[in-house]
This record gives sequence, structure tokens and C-alpha cells, in this order.
Amino acid sequence: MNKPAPIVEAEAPAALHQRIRTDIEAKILSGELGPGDRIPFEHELTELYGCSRMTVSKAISALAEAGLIERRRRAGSFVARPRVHSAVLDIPDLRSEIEGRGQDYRFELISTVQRAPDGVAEVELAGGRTLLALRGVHYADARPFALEDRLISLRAAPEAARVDFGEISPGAWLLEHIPWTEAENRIAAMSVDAADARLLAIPTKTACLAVERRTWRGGVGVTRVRQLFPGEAYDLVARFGPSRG
Amino acid sequence: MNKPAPIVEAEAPAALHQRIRTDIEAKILSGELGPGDRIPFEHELTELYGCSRMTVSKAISALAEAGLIERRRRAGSFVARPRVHSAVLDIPDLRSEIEGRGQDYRFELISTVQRAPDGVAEVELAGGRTLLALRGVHYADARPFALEDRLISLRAAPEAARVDFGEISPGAWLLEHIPWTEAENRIAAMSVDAADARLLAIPTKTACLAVERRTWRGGVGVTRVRQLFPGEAYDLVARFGPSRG
DNA sequence: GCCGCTAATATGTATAGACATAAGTCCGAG
DNA sequence: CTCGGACTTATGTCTATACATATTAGCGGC
Repeated sequence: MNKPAPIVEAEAPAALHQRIRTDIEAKILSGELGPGDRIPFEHELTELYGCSRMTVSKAISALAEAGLIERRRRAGSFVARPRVHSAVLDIPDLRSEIEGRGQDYRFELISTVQRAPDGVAEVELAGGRTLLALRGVHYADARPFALEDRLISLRAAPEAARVDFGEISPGAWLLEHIPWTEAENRIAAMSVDAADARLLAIPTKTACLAVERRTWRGGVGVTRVRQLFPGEAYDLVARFGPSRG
Repeated sequence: MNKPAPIVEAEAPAALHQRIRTDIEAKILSGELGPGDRIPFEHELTELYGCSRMTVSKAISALAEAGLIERRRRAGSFVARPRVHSAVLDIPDLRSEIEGRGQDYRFELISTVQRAPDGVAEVELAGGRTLLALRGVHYADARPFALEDRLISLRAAPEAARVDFGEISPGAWLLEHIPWTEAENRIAAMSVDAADARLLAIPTKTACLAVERRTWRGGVGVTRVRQLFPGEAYDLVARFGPSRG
């Protein structure tokens, strides 16, 4: 869990535009250039590095796209000030997550029904058709790891009606057959009720991490899934740096 | 909380390289081009769009950097297959988050001590010096919103010893004075103990979302903060699309 | 068949020049 | 003094060209 101090300043990227980019990036990250400071004009960097403006521009544009700097015509390029703490969150596929720990993975289907929509999210998912509703438990070795409640749109994935989700977990099947292009994740904490607690083999009212994910493919709702993780057993790790802009 | 179906195909970005980029992106997101498929060679796109290779290259390189496609010399460019569910998580500044909801923000400092390190994370943070330890509550209007436990490295931020954190919340002060360049966030669920519950004005053992963040600046530990949110009152939202690679 | 050389090919990087566009500056007309 | 328009400047986009580099196909010799 320790963080190795990154070696900075040492590497010399082969490509010049990348060197320019990392040079400036280093100046910003080290604090030598603070938010609001102007970085040198393109024509100054052109002289400094003895290269053409395209090369400099490529470097600075990349930084701009990464949100580190802000470019303003006629004025110059400025170090952006960080706004929100933003991080990349990996929400792993449960099977690979569990097998990556050297444990056996198993998905046990508890129930599966087809039903008409009866809620806002359901209506949007269904698009006038019925929905597939699944409930199951992901196991790591013999221990319940997560409880999953899932709705699948039979409009987006008609084949889902004929799949045996006792064989393959719905997440894995969907990723293979109806990959999503947009997603929204919500993360909250909640106490498990008696029924869920029994399925997870934990005491009632244990604090659990609830992850709800809704996915779309080209604007059409594909699935909505709620996964409940016993709080002590699991945590999500998000890595990385500041978003600016 | 509804998701408006994105209008695709309609917009025509001013810049040609962006149009090429969004064209290909659309083909990938719509599924017309699946993982592993080869996209047209640069020279083909050059003809298709009637432009120079630089322009095409810029578009494809951007897609490659975004992880949507993979480029292989001599072979061509291929649609990358998505690997993990990855999303951008916004962890907002609490003040702006609360004020953005039209509520009053207030930070109340409960205690502040300087102490020598006594744990792994603490030792790394301290770097042989003492640490500043803070405890406080973020309020939205008159209601407790989050409980914060924070360690600040006096090596990375010696000025912190002289700051009145009753006036400005530590997070805001740090962001202003010692911005971080790397961070690690952990998210878990837990039941509050009696002392924390009293500070948050909630029943003991309520499920809470626990967010722990450690930040560094150029490899030097800056701060470690644990924030406890009453589970019902708050959730984190992560947006966006698949990470590939 | 296997090794190593050569040739072909697609991408990677860079250049110099051109014109477009947005946004300040400055000055003159009213 | 203020409102517009002309000028200036820095970035934004694009071209045509050149050479570098990685990877594969194919061929010749053993």
C-alpha cells in the first residue's frame, strides 16, 4: 500500500513534443508554475527547443486537452486551476477481481422473472417492452461476495431472454454481447435488510457498499444493476490526478 | 436523473480533424466497428476526407490516446477491446458541493493536535517530523454533512502549523496552498461508532460512506483525510464511458 | 526447414509555410 | 467620453513534404 516516489526529471522521451510536454507538466506539478501563471508563448518555446511551431503546438495542445492548461487566443496559455477532485475509478469485473485474488469464482442465480416496467428507470430501460429481472450472488470460494439485482432491457438485448444466467453471470454475458458505451455509477452506503443479509451470510443491518450502475449503448438503456458488498470485505480504489478546468 | 438520448451524427465540428475523430468514434460506439476491427488506413481516410495525412493522423492519434483504438505499425489501426469498467469519479470540494445545492456551508473544527507519527501512513507522511492532526465537521445549513479526520504533513506544508482551521477548512486551504499532484481514494461502507454518530447527529451504527484520500505532491505525502458521510444523505456519482486498452 | 537479409508498408515525428479566428489595443469620429 | 472599426497578436487548423522506425512478407543460402 506504499507509494513509491516517482522518479521525475530523469527520463528523456524519444519524441521532442513529448519532452516539451513533460517538461512543462513537471513545472506545473512541482509548483514552479502555479495556477494562473502564463507559460511561454509558442514562438518562445520554438526558439527554446529549436523546433517548429507545430511541434510546440502539439505538446501544448495535449496539455490543454488533459486539462492542465488553458489556452486563450491573443493572450497566451495559462496553467489551469484545479476544480474538483476527480479520479479514475476502476469498477472491476467481479470474476476477474475474485480470480485475481486466487479465489474461486461462482455466480449463483436466485431468481429470474420477466416483468413489465413499474418505475422511472424501468420505463426508460424497457422502451415499451418487458424487462428481464435477475437476482443472484457472486461467491468468492464458498463465501458470498456480492449480491446483485439486475434489470436487462429486452429491447437492447432481446437474446438475453434465452440465456441461461446460471451458466454465465449477466455482467459477463452483457459485456460480451451488448457492450455499453455510456454508464453512470452511484455509490452509497446502506444497511442490509434481513433478506439480503441472509443471502450474503452476514448479520442484519451490516453496513454495505451499494454500487448502482446504469449503462447505455448509443443512447438506449441496456441494463441497471445494483450490487451490494459487505462493507468490511471490500473497498473501491480510485487512482490518479487532479482534473482541472 | 434521466438520461437524454445523445443526438449523434448531427453536429459538424468546425475542425476537420475533429470531425474525422467523432465520425470514427461514432462508428465504434454504435457498434458498427467492433473490438479488433481495423479502421481504414491513414491514406484511405486521406482520400475519403480529401485532406492531408497530418490531419487524419491527428484525429486517429487522439483516439489512440483516449484508448479507443490501438495503432500498430505496418499493420494498421484497430478498435481496442474494453478491459475494465472504469469511470471518472468526481469527488467534489464539499464547500462548493453544498453551496451548489443552495445550502449554507460551515466547517467546525473540533480538535487539532500536533503529534509524532504512530502508523505506517503517518510515518510516510511525516518524513521524520511531526504531523498536524485535525478533526472537524462539515455542515450543510445546520445539519452535519460529513465528519472529517485529517493528517497534514508539516514537511510538505510547514505553514499549516500557523493556519486557523476554524476560519478555513483544511481541504480548501490545502488546495489553495499545497495542491496535490497524485491521489489515491478508497471508498468503503462502515457503521458509525457512538462518538462519530453524536458528531453527525445520527443514530449509532448508521451505515456511512467512508472516503479515504491520500495525496502527494511530487512524491511527497501531503495529507491523508477520512470523511464519513451518512449513507442515506449522500452518494457519489461517477460518469462516463469504458476504458480500453 | 531455418536463419538472416532485404524490401515493402503503415505509422511516428518533424518542418516551413499559409490562412483563419478570437481577442485585446488603440485611435478617430461622433 | 463612448462607440466602432482597424490593427495586432497568439492560437487553431491545414498542407505538402521528408525522413525515421517498427513490423511483416518474401527470398536466398545453407
